[in-house]
Amino acid sequence: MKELAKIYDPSSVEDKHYRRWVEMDYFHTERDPEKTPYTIVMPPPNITGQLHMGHAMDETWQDILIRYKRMQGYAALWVPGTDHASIATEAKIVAKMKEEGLTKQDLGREKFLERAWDWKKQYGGRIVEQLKKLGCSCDWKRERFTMDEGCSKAVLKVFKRLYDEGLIYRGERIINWCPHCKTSISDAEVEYEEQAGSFWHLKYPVAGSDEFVELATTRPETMLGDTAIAVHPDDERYTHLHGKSVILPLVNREIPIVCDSYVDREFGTGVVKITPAHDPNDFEVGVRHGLPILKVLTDDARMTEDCGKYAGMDRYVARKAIVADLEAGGYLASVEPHSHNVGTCYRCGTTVEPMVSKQWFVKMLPLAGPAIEAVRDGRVKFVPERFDKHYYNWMENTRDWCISRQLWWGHRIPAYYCDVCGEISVSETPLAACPKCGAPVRRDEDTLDTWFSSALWPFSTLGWPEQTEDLDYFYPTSTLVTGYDIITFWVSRMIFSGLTYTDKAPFGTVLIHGLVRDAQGRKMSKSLGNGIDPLEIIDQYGADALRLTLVVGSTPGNDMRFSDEKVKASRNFANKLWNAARFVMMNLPEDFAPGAPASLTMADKWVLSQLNTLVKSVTENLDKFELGLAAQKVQDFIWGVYCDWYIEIAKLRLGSEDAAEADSARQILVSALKTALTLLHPFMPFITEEIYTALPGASDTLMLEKWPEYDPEMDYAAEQEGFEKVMDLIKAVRTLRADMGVHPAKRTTMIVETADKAPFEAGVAYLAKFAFAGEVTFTERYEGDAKGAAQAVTHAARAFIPMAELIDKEKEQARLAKEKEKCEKELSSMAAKLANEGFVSKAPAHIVEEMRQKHAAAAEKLAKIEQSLAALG
RNA sequence: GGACAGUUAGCUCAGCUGGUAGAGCACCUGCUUGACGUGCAGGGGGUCAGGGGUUCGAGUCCCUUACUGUCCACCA
Repeated sequence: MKELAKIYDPSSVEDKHYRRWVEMDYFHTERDPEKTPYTIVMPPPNITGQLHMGHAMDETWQDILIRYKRMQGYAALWVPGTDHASIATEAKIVAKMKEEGLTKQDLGREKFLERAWDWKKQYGGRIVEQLKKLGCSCDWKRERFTMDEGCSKAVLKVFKRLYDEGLIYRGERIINWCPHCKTSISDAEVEYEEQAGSFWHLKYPVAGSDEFVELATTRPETMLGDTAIAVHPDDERYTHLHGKSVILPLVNREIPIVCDSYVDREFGTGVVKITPAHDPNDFEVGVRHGLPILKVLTDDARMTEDCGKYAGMDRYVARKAIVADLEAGGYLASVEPHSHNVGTCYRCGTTVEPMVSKQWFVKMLPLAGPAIEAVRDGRVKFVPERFDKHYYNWMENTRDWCISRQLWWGHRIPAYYCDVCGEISVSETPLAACPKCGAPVRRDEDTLDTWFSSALWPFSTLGWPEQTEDLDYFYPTSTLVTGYDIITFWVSRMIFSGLTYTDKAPFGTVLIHGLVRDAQGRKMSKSLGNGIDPLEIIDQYGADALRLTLVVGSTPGNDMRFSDEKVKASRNFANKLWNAARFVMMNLPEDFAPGAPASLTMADKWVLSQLNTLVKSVTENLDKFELGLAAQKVQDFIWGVYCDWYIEIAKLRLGSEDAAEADSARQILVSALKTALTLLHPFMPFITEEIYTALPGASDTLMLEKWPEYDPEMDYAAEQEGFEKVMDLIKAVRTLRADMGVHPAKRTTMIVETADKAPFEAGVAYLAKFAFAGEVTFTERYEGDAKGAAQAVTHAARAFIPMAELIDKEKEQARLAKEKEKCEKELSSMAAKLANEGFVSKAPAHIVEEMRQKHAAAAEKLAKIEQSLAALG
């Protein structure tokens, strides 16, 4: 027989099993065409070279579901991804190359991509190793990279199709430009932060008069790009200016005064300078009024060549210079402090500059409609439900999606320009010549937004656009598990992509978990330095402990605080389980053969009933995605029922001289442990695997063991009730002894007064062991001297413990009086309920019946206490 | 400005469709009880943020107020 090490050492247990699982290739599950497969979509973690706590959360929740479904016999697939192209990734690759003294420009595009690939494979591979360490059962033989050939094919096909249908277009729009990363970023990638700034009130002279118009700005340097000023058409203060123009100070350009209802009359002076090239709203105004677009900022946020003396100045330097010049020229009316929201790049924190630029866009309106519909009609369900509002809100207000990025690391846009005839061609295969005029073409330099390819993940990883077997069998997928922070970036885009390209919603359920925060409730972030490395936690406490921590006490959609203490508690539980298992195995003979127990005692039936109920409720919880509750219940059973009570009770029979008795105890110890381990396995895969496979008669792996099912035959209501009566009495006696300061080892005689002797007689050995009873006798009516006996009272029985020398009469009276008060309180509230006409007539029958029973039990207990008090005199 | 959460024991949080409040940690008292001190037994501690409503009955449903947080939008 195998043995468990004396000391539970998570790292050696976990190391052993993750290596074994990899070798054994368990994750190519059988496909049963009759059975619906269960597929989980896994978010592609970024290349960071290491797993962070957010991933650990994602992956743990996903893995729990995958393992659970596999055990239920589903073919469950989980395709891991390792990275996608992103600004962050490219920045990391560039930084990495910088260590070698290289820049991407030195290398050139092709060499750069080669390097990046090598690096990515190396680190992507490392992520997979780390996931395994966490116990994730992903099908790592299927590692896919979004940038690989298969996915590229999907991206090209999608781009081509959207372009042909007119859903992708190239155009001038205001985009968010990060002068540091030198790329456009999408609206979703901009983070706004409150910054203290100034409000400069400027005076523009009206052409052909000596009047001035006052307006305010937070970005005075953009005034060089003003091509109009605007007032509200109904603003009577400015009616006389309609059709006139102003002279732009410093540059002396005459620009029109236009009327546009976009202007808020209440705000500032009611006059707005219009800079179409550098403000989204101004751009719109410009389009409406046919204004010229004048760019005054370069890609690295310096003033352009057109800016005369300011050309080449950094935007902030220019701001100072321009303000100074305006003041000198008498165009500055006043300056007031003003705090406003400034957009910053989510990656580098640089203030982004809205800039007009030629970019590729996806028209969202035609795509959003069906995607909203899919959630409305329930084809896609969010868990918890409230997140659908978040989704609708975004989907309904979304603007066209800027998909081009000025990066190298990504899917290059398959658009080709002919400089001769001006034709733009989009092609899935490389194009050398213009299909229209035959002249050489050049390919667009830009790459696609990372989410463009990530949005195809659910089907591109299964082989789409080829009609593969995988795609046929596993698509659409069942569940997506992710944090709420990514609903807009990824979830919504997967939904409309799935609907558009495959005509199917890519998944049925979106399970949203919260974010992991630090012990103070702050978001884990690099700049704060409060990020906790999951691998360090694993080293310290084990992957099982970390996994359990990430589910227990958390509820879908709500954030959780991460602290060492919690992981420690989980580790303690693992240790407890380990030792319990060790105890069981220590007590098995060499030739132990699992089988049916010869006989079942009251306690056996009690524990089997409990376990049976547990199976039912844990299954229900998991089906409803209540992972935290499920895990909590299994943990409670193992610790509170199996260890604290059942093992202790089994010890009595293990020592029995009757071989059949001892064997029965062993059988139940082993079988109950096996079931409990099975239920716990999705949450703590390593320790359960180690223990399970060490048990006699166990199969090769617990991972593919059948998930237990509720069995009505195993419901032993009567024995359960009987045993609970005994437990109650034991607890009452323990409390009594503790209160009276009796040394735990001291045995006492005990007289049990009860109307229902059977369970107490059956459990007399338990009374002896756990209530430290010496000689136990039963009676229906205690006739002895109550004054010399301490009394433990439950609704079913009274235990008299004659300990004349220990009894302090007053103390005993006080104790009983206190108990009486408590009991009376309970009783009266229950009595009030039962006396309530409304309750009795309107509440469901079983609730009323329950209440009656509880009331009767409390009444019995109270009567007993009163007797005891009376006897004490 | 809009939306959504949260407010339950000293701390961190559970509490499913309404049926007399739970866990872990911390605290107090005992215990070297032959698996486990990463443990065992016992204990104290909560008007479930305030107010109102629906109901026989509300931590749970509705309204409202306050505070905290998150997301979205954004006026130069």
